[in-house]
Amino acid sequence: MKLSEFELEVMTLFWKDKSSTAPEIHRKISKNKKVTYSTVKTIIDRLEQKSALKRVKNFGRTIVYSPAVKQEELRKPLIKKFIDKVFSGNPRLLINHLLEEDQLSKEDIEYLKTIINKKGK
Amino acid sequence: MKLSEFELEVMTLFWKDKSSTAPEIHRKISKNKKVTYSTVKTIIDRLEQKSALKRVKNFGRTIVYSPAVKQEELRKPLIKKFIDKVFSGNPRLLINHLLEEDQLSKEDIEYLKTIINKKGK
DNA sequence: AGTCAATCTCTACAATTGTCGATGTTAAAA
DNA sequence: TTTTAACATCGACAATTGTAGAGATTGACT
Repeated sequence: MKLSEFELEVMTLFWKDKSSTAPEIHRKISKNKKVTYSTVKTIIDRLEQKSALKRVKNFGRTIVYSPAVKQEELRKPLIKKFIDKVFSGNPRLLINHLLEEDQLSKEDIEYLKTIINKKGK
Repeated sequence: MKLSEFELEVMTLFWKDKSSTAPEIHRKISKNKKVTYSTVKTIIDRLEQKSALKRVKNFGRTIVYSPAVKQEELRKPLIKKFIDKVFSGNPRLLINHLLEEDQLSKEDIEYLKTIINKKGK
């Protein structure tokens, strides 16, 4: 399954909330950028067509959708593709970048230390 | 600067080799997937238009191109966008994924241990 | 010098993507 | 029960993207 940028953004919201409605998603997205309800609904329609979302019930005439695919399902290939494209296929470069470019907070680094040590033995 | 999937793939090859020609890039890409020379050249033309590549000289009538932007310039925003879209903005999840899903080799993990410890203190 | 194979240039086109308006429909408010 | 505000449906459109063929040009070989 191939999702566009915007489609993925919308799916992320659905994954977070388990299920939601078009108006609700529109409200959330509107906080960051200005798009009309129509635009958001179109994306949701396309996600339904791609079988990434399914209708689960209605509140009145408002449709409630849920993810029909798991976030994890899509992640793995996306990570690989990302590393291939942006880091020439070398995950080490990604890690380096995360550590060097202050993308990680102190807590993230502590966390990383913990799991890396558990992992290593 | 916004590059498409394919454009980024081509740029990656140019970054790796510092400079190259359309036929050469075509040969390399052909190893993985079947695309015509025309297609590859079109992508290169578009990269030139976007000022991501520049012509540096000619071998006979074959044009030699070089990157006009640095890979690092494009990475940072891409990483952020990637984490936002695929990991709901939480870099920890990415790290987790890298460690859990066997995306990293033993050596990668050793390497990571080294730098993480240097980093922490 | 003439031919040819490689390369460039130009043009095209379908699919995807982001974007939205117009129009239908109905739950809920008056 | 009539009105109306929310939602849904449908269709549209321009920009981007992946894809490639046609035709021009030229370096290299005979």
